[in-house]
Amino acid sequence: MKQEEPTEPGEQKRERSTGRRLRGAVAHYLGRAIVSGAIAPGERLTGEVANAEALDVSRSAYREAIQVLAAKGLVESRTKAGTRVLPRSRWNLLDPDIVAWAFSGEPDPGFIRDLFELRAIVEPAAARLAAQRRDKDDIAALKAALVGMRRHTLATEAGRDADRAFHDALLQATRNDALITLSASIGAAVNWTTRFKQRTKALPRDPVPDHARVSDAVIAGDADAAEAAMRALVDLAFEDTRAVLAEP
Amino acid sequence: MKQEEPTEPGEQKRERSTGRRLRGAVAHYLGRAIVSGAIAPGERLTGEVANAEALDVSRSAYREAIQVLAAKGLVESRTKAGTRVLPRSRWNLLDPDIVAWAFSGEPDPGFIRDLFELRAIVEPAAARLAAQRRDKDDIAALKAALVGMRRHTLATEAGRDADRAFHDALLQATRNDALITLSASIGAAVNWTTRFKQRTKALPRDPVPDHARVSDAVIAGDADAAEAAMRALVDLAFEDTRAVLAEP
DNA sequence: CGATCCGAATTAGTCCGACATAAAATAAAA
DNA sequence: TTTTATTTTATGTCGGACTAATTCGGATCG
Repeated sequence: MKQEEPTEPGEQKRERSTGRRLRGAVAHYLGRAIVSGAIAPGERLTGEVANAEALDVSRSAYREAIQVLAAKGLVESRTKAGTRVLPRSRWNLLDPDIVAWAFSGEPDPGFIRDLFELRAIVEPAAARLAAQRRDKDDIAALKAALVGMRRHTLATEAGRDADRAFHDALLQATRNDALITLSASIGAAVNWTTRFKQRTKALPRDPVPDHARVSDAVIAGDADAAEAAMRALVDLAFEDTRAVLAEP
Repeated sequence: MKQEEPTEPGEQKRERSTGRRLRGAVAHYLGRAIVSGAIAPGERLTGEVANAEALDVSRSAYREAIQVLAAKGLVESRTKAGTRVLPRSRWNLLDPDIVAWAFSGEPDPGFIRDLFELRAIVEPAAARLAAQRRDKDDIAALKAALVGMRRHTLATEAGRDADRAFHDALLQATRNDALITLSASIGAAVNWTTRFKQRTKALPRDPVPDHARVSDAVIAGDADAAEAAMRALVDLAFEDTRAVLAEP
């Protein structure tokens, strides 16, 4: 980012350079624009030189940002043809960054539905595997997370951390890295929707009993019960979210 | 790529530049090295300048390749600290490229197991959804794919295309983009293992009847039957693959 | 009149070399 | 020994030149 006239030394001009490196900020910016639909699939984004100048970054930084988007399947560049947004079917919709970008603005209800549907498929199965494979450490982690959830509510950051810890512990117990990666992406999205729910009104339901049922079944090694309990939990969460989203 | 002494005009020096752009080749090379474990997580790879020179590419191209890897969660760069390989838990294991890299060498049996386990969870559920939501076009696509599978065998490229088309059609009928993306990644891996099976010995089983059962149930709109049929199909495929892998 | 071939224009791809920035390592001070 | 400057070093950013690959349009030929 090139410096403006040095009016005030150390002023607030660094709009999007907070934290992220420069190219990360550009990738974030363009990624949001694409995922949100502001730049439609098939559309061609303006040439490197022009766009880099418009964003006030060097061509190198701009290009590196484009590589990031290309790596996630959002765009494709070809010499002379330019860089165009790929059809949605080629996006890595489960990439954590893409999910984050999708939820950073007005999340698409259809996408939320898809993710919860996927969650409703995956998490109960994960609970089943966890019940079959958990060891002493997993049990301890589950219990600790549950204690944390009892102490705080989902309205606090600590409470959400405990919720995350619970699901992480459960996933860890499945011993399936692919499953862990997948659920991590979905979980990130779910946390976003949780925050939405908070924003609208107080949570109507106490999540602890549901989680306790899952935990008990996993600890007991009862695969069927674990799957059923998790299915109930996910269904309720989906119900809550659907209600909040359909509200306004 | 910098030119050597101009000994022979147009010689064969372009070892890895076939097809892929230069940075793509570098990303492919480094990605394989990381996924295969040749560069272990936590390890720090040599500095940009040195490594770029070693690979005989400019620093820009090398950096763009690194951005691709970083976008997939394989590495993380920090000033002064260098670029280090992230722990496996942070990799986007379901990224199509990562899956491809993982299967381009000696695939890790544990990873194959994880993927098939995930497939066994997702695909039957997908078949269920497809049975509930398919329309006329979906049915036509399924039938066409099945015809293709009957005509050719999985030993031919056309046969594998038909198999892909079948699964694609089924996924399309689920109307769930997240599910489609996920299965596409898994499917790519599965196709790799299929090729492995071919290499070892002739396929012991005719896949058409299994697929036909799934297709019939989906067309009939029988969700339970579709799920069961797909579960049987996936289990058999897993069985075959496991047998082949345990063989040598 | 239509298909084909060829060349010019355009856009991404690559290279280079310099400087900025930030963080780790080290030296200096308390 | 702890804290605080200082140096060092690797990534980050910049800008500008040049290359390579296509697309597009026009000329040529059947």
